[in-house]
Amino acid sequence: MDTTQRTDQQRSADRRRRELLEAADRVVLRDGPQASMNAIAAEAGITKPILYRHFGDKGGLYAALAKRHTDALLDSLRAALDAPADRRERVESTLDTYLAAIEARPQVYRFLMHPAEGGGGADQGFDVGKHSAPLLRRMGEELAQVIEERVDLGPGGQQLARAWGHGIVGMMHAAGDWWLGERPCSRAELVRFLADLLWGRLAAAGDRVGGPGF
Amino acid sequence: MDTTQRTDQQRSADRRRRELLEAADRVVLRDGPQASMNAIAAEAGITKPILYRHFGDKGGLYAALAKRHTDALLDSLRAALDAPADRRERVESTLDTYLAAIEARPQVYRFLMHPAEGGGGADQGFDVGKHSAPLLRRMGEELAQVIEERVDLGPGGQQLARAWGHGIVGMMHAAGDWWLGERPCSRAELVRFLADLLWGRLAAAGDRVGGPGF
DNA sequence: GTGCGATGTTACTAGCGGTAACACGAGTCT
DNA sequence: AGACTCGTGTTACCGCTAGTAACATCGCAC
Repeated sequence: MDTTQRTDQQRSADRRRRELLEAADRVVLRDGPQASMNAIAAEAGITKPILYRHFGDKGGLYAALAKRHTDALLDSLRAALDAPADRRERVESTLDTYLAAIEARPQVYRFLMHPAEGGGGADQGFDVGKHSAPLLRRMGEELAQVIEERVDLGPGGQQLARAWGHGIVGMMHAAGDWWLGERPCSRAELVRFLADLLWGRLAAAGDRVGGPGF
Repeated sequence: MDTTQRTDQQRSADRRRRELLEAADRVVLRDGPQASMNAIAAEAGITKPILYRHFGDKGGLYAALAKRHTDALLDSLRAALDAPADRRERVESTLDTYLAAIEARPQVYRFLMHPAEGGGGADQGFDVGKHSAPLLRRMGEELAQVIEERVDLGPGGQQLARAWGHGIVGMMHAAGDWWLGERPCSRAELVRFLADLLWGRLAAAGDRVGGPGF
């Protein structure tokens, strides 16, 4: 039958694709985002043109690679976000989940956040701006949806939820990036700091008196 | 005299350097971060090796270029941050200053945030992670300092201020990036949304009832 | 005039992303 | 059986990049 034939081929191609992605994963995790297509092909035991037949170009490969990790991270975040607990608990647990993820696999994190697409040759027309950090965007949209579903924001709440979604994700990301680089405190402390910020402690704190010069 | 001689030379070299930076600026703003050294040299009316004598490598040129814009942006932010007004007003004016800046010159913004260093050839040893988005880091540290100086955070306030500095900057950045791409609302609205978020409106809002399915 | 240092050039290397052209093995049709 | 197609794989190449070496040239002190 024609269908079974096509299915067989497709299955085989999918398996191959997964193998290639795993090889690419190993190389990217070892060499960083500037891993070359040659190196990836060598790691997979094949040569370049096969990679190009499967993924089109380097951007396609990287997008597929990023999608895997992004999906995995988003799954764990969703679990924390949807837990049956009160809001503060959910916020803290989501922050902690994210920080634990980037702490456990900083290389993956670096790859997702700094794809460093600018290759060498023909990808001149690549629009860096539009493609930048899709993980952040996806997390922002996801969070926005959860906020809109579960928090009563009154009229105009949809735009507000989206702004907050992206804003909170950015806060988490930047603070996490700084924390991962300097490790100035424990993970739990940072979680508390950020949750406190979101809980309005900045507005509630008093002005400092006797400060330097003002 | 030896000193005057050296000073003359140095002055001339500095002037040349500035001219080169301005040419690089034009090209980067036109072609995006993946502008080639050849194109920059051509725009400056010279050839590549001179660029390399002045800036070492592409990273050096880009760092010098980024420093200029970063310094300029930080100056305007400092002005908003240090204004003699109450805290909410200062926060809003700082957010607005930042958003106005990225709105006015999105190309500059793209360049600063997505340097896309991965060139082609020999910069394999480049550590992307360490060099990533220095503007965000500098803004974060700057804001942390202001927070620590002007807000009474009690014991352990220094770490808290730094976490908040980086977190707030990240919030501003991610929300601004999203806003710049989609323009879902006016600048003033976004400023109010984010300030509301920092003012604890997330904690104060009620749970939504009768939402979809939960 | 003569050396010397800065400024500039041309011509090159090595490596990148990406592609065209060719080679082989398995299944299908006649 | 033998020709035909099709997916998989290769080698060899293109145009481009960042970066460098070697050579030319100008201005200036001595």
